[in-house]
Amino acid sequence: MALTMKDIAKMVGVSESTVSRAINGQPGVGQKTREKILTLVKEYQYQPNVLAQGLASQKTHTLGLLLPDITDPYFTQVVKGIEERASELGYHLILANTGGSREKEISYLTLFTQNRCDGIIFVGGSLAEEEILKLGLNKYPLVLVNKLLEELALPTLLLDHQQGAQMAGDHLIQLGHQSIGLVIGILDELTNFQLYEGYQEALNKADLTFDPNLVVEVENSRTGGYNGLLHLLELDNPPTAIFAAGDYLAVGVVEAIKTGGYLIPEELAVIGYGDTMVTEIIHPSLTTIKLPWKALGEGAVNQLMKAIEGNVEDPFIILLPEVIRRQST
Amino acid sequence: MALTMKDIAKMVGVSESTVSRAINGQPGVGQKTREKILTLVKEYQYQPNVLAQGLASQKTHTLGLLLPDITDPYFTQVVKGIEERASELGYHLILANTGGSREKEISYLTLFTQNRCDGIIFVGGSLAEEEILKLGLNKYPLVLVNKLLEELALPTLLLDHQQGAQMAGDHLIQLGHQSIGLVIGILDELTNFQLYEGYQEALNKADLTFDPNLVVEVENSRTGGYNGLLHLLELDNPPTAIFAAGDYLAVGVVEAIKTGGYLIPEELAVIGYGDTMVTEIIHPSLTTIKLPWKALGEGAVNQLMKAIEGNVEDPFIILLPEVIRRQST
DNA sequence: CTTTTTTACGCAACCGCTTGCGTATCTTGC
DNA sequence: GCAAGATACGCAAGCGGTTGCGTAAAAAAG
Repeated sequence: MALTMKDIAKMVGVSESTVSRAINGQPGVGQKTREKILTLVKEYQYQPNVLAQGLASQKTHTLGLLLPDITDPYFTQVVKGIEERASELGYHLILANTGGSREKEISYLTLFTQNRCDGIIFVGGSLAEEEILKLGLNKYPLVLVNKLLEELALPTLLLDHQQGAQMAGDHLIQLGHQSIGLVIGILDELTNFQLYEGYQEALNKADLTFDPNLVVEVENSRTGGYNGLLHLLELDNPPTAIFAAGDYLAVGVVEAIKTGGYLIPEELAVIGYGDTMVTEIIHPSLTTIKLPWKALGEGAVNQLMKAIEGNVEDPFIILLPEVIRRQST
Repeated sequence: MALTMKDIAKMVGVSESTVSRAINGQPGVGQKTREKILTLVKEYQYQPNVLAQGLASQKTHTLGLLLPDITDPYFTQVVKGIEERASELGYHLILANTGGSREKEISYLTLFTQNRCDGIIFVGGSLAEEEILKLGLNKYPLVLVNKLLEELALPTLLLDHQQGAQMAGDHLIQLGHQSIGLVIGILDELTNFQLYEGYQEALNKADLTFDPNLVVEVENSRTGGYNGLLHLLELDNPPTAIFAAGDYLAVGVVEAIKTGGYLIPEELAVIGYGDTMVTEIIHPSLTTIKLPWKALGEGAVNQLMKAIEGNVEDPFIILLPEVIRRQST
C-alpha cells in the first residue's frame, strides 16, 4: 500500500492538516516544518491520492475530451494540442471516442459531469442544443471545438474556412491566374459552403467575374476530384488554376491532370485545402491551405480554463489558416 | 449540486447502505425496497460520484494509456481498439501523450499508479527495464504493446513482423517472381531486422538463393525509397519485384519506378508494408501488408483485465499480419 | 516586562460512497 | 405457537485527503 498523508504526518510529528498545507504551498506552516515535510515527501516519493483530493476539494484536475473519431488525422492534431496544453497546466485527459453515436456521447457526457471532470472539451460530434440543455451542460464548463451551436452562448473555437478559401484564391490570383476552377464537396455541408463563399469573395476583391460553370460540386473523395476535373476540362474555356477544396479532392484532381497529359503547375496550377500528409506524398507536392488544428486544441484548453474559473471574456474564437506553398502552383 | 446517495436514501426512507447495495446489485435488500430505490434512481438520474466510489472501493474503473505520439496513424488505430473494448467493459481511459520523453513517461506512470487507474497500457515508448522496476511497476497491472522488455515477464502484445515479411515474399513468389529486391530501413532497428529475416525465410522456403546485392538499407522515408530503387536498377540483373518494407518507402519506390518509365506491376511489382492511407492514394494503388493494430489494442485491454484479476495465462501474444492485394502486384 | 498582534499548528467535520457486523423482523419447521 | 434459521436493514468506521476555526506560542509593540 502506498504512503498516505497520515504516515508523513506521523514521521514528522505534526498533524495531517499541516502536511496538507505544506504540500499545497499554503500559508500557516513554519519555515522549518515545511522543509522537513517536503524533504520527507521527496525522500519517500509520496504522492497524494488524487481521488481523495478530488473528493475533498471538488477539483479533479481532469478534463473530459469527447470526439467522434480518434483516427481522424485532423482530430489527432487537436488532441495533441489539447494534451500538451493541459499537461502544462497540470490537467489530465479522459478520452471518449464516440464514433459519432449520440448514445455514447450522452453516456460519456453524464459520466464527465458526474464529479469526474472539471470541464469538457467537445470536438465535432452530433449532439444538438436541446440535449445539451437537458443535461444541464449549458452552465457547465464546456468548450466546443469545430462545432457551432448557435443558440447556446457556449465558448466555441472554429476555423475560418471562408478566410481560408479566400487565401487560396488570393494566392492563385497573385500568381496571375484569371480563371480559377473550384472543385468542392456538396455545398449543403457548412464547411463547404463557407469555402464556396470565400472563393467568391476572393474573385470579387480582384474584380474577376464569378462564373458558375467553373464550380463543380462533387463527392469529397479522390474519385470525386478526378471526375470534377474532367468536367472542367470539357469547358470551352477551361480554367488555368484549380482550387480543390479538400486534400483528397486535390489528389484526384492532380491525378486527372497528369492522366490528361498536362503539366503542373505550368499548364494548370492546383491548390488543396487541409494539409494532410498526402500533400507531401503525391507528385508534384501540393500547395495547400494549412489549418491550425493543433492551435485549436491549445486554444480550447485555454478557454476551458477560463470557463472553469467562470470568466470567459470572448466566447468565440476563430483561427486563421495559412498558405503552404509547394510545387503545384 | 448533484444528488447524492444520502438524498436518495432520505427519499426512500432507508439508510445509505441499503441504497448502495441496491444500486450495486448486492444481496441483502428486499424486493420491494430495491425496486423503489431503482425507480427513484432512474427518475432523478442519480449517478454515483465516481471519486467517492473509487476511494471507498479502491477501484476506479479507469485505465491509463501511455503512448509516444497520438498523431501517429498506427497508434490511433491501437487507441481506437483500446477505447472500444474498454468502453464495452465499463472502463474509461486516461490519455497520456508522452512525445517519447522519459520524463513525461515517468511522471505519468507515477500518476497512474497513484490510485488513479486500475491498470496501465503502455504503447511503444522508451522506458527501460530498470525504470519500470524502480517504479515498482513489475507487479502492477501493466500491459506492453508493441514493445518488448525481455527481462520482465510482463504481459506483452506484439506484431509478427517476421511473418509479415514472409507473407510479402510468399505473395511475390507465388506471382512467379524469382528475383526480389528489398528496400528497407536501417537494420539496427528491431522491426526492420525482423522484416529482413522474414524476407530471407521466404526465399529459403521457395529454394531461391539469397542475394545480398538485392538488399538496400536506406533511411525510412519517401526519398529513402526513391534512392534505394535507383540503386537496385543499376544492378546487372535488376529484380522483377520489390518488397518495400514500409509504406513510405514504397511510395518513394513507386515514384522512382514511374520516373524511370517502367510499368507497375508488369515490369516491376511492388509490395509495401503497413497499410497506411497513402497506399490507396498513390497510383497505382499499393499492395501491402496490413497490420492488425486495432486488434492489438483490443487484445491489450483483454490482457489487462486478466492482469487486474491477477491471472494472466499467456503473457505473450503475437498477432499476424495480412496481405492486402491492390494494383501494384 | 506586559499587552497586543501575528504566526504556527491541531481539531474535527466533511467530501460521498462501501462494507463488516449486529439486530430486529420474517420465515420455516415441528 | 415457539425455537431456530434466514433475511432485511441500519450503524458506524473507514477510504485519504481539505479546510474553517480555535488556541498556544512567537514576534512586535508599548
